Amino acid sequence: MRQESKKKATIYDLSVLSGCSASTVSAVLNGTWQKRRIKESTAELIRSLAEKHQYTANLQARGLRSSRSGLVGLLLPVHDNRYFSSMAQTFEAHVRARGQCPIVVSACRDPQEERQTVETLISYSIDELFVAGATDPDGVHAVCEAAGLKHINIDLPGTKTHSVISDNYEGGRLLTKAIIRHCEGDRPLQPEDLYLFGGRNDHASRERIRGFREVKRAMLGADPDECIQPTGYSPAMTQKAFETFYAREGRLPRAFFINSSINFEGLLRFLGQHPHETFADIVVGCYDYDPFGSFLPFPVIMIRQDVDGMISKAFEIVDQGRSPPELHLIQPELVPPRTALMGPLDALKDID
Amino acid sequence: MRQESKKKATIYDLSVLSGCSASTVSAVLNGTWQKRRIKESTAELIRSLAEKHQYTANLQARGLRSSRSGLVGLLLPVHDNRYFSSMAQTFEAHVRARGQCPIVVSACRDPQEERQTVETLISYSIDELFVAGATDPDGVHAVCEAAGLKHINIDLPGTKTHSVISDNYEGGRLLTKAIIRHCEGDRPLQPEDLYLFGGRNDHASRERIRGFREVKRAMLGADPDECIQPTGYSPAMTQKAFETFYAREGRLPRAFFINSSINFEGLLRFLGQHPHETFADIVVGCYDYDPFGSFLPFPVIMIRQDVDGMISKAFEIVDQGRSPPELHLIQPELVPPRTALMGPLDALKDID
DNA sequence: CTTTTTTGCACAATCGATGGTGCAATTAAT
DNA sequence: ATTAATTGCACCATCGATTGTGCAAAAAAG
Repeated sequence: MRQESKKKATIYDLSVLSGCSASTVSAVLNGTWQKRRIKESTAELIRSLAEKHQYTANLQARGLRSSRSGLVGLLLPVHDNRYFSSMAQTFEAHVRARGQCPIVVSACRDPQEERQTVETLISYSIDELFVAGATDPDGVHAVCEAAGLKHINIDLPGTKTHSVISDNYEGGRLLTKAIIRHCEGDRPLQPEDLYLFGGRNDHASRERIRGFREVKRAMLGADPDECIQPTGYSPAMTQKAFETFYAREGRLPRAFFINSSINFEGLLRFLGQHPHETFADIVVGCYDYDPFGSFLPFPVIMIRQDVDGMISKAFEIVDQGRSPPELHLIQPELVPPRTALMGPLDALKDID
Repeated sequence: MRQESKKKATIYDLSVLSGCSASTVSAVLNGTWQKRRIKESTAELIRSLAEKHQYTANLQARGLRSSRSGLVGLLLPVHDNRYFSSMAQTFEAHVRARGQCPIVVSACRDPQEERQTVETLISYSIDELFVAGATDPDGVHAVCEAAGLKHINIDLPGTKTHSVISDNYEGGRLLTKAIIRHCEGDRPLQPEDLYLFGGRNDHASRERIRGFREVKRAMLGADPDECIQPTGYSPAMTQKAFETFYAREGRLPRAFFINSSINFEGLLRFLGQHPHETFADIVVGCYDYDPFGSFLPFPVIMIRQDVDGMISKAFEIVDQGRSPPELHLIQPELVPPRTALMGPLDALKDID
């Protein structure tokens, strides 16, 4: 009777079964049947057959014909990080809510990989692309542009299309102020007591550093260059920077600003190699939020970027269609030490 | 001259430009040209034209024709978590190495969502599916089976196809022993001093609990039921369990085993509501590894599951083709407190 | 009972690639 | 110089949907 469920049913199968033409079946099943003046009873018949035979449309075929796929892409630098993984989580929810299929890929902060990955996505005719934290957003833009693909930058801005990013300058100021204030109980903080580690020469790092230096100069009176240590985005390099400092000074700086949770992991590696006393009284600010990071044995002030705000804004802009590129700043949030915030997972129901 | 890069070049465009037939172009560009005895010079010509016009194959068309897509799916419960996001990271690297395109989606631990998501992936003719931590692996299996899709379970086993999972029983024993040993310096641990929080009625939780209870009974002499508190996989519920205990006892248990980092976040929320003293001398074991979690102000012993081992094994099995379902256990690793391990991100080069 | 309008649907081209088949031109064998 | 074998490629059906167009039957208008 039923075809062993081996091959999937197609509109042609249903066409035969129902005695209607394939185009009628197609129209009924994709919702355009009213426009095509298909009788309600015919539609009903076809729908029931589709149900019975577990018909599901072949989306590649549909995509080929209509040159749209229903896929929406998110390009991340990396998955393994709370900031980007919560972005993926939020992104998925938004895309699902629009009835499309989210597809999340990472490109390892490699410009070449970024472009190639996007090429691949384009080959699948994805409908829109969200480019998060790209190392070379304009390179990605060129690829998208050539294919007429709607896209938008998140987290790191490009110059060729809209970008929705965290207000890194304000966030940097906010965090720096909070660090300095947190130290006020102790003996006054000297300029060379406050360092910044991590980040590279990207827009986010530059802005954060700008905010950091400005606040530092204003509040501590000076802002020596050697206190800025951009180590790239790798735990290993960051660790090395701490080790170097420690080898020279025999201690860590009293307070420091860490550019991202990935760099923060470099600090952890350092800590793992040294006894507790080494960091008995440091104060750390981290431009990223990680719930576990917030409860470490020294004060950790964090910045949580408004991921949901950024993603929402990005969808808004993408939906509006083309317009001259703008930079949209989303305010981040300061998170005091020992704070466990809710996240995208809290939206999920936990069934049992 | 060049068509404004508006529409992408197709084999037909190249066919006209080269004076060859479309099938020849196709053969040259997909690598089957030798089999078709295309002249080297013809191939060369076509390749150069393809390059010049930036030809890239339309993968939907190819997929439609060949009913394969080059896509390999990973179905996760959630993204926003170090365990699963590192799995995504590792998975991507493996898939890329095979020249396919990874696509990672999450289904929120909802059986219905799981099946539907898989249906969607199938509609795109994905070639293989890795089902990680599914709430209803056998439900997913049925869907895959009906579509003839190769798939494999990871992290949580099903009964209908191969499963590669962490050895939760051994891991549970390992962790429980380590917790108890860690408490040995203090006054002897009583059975009611050691609790377990988190998890639900899934295979992983059951095995871990089994290991926990066995070791506890063996080492502490008893294993009262009330020390087992499966709270589901949500921070909120876990927090509630801690609050309840605390309201009743005025303190936390001396030591406890937390079933996953997600449940651990419930502890963080609890901690955020209470002063430091409340947890001055607790000992925590967590069945998951999170680098930040490892450095909290109380001893945290963690289990790191061998994600790379699991993914590698899974690929091996998928490649072998069908055989009667088996359960493959991968040994997890015990991580002592204050340990920052390397992760998948360390494989990335950090360019600047 | 015509003529017009509306209803309901079938036909066929198309999206871009793949792969089986067949055939002319070239080369080798006899 | 024939015949046989090989080379090199073109032709065409096909994958499963979408969509513009056309036309017969039914209903409404005159």
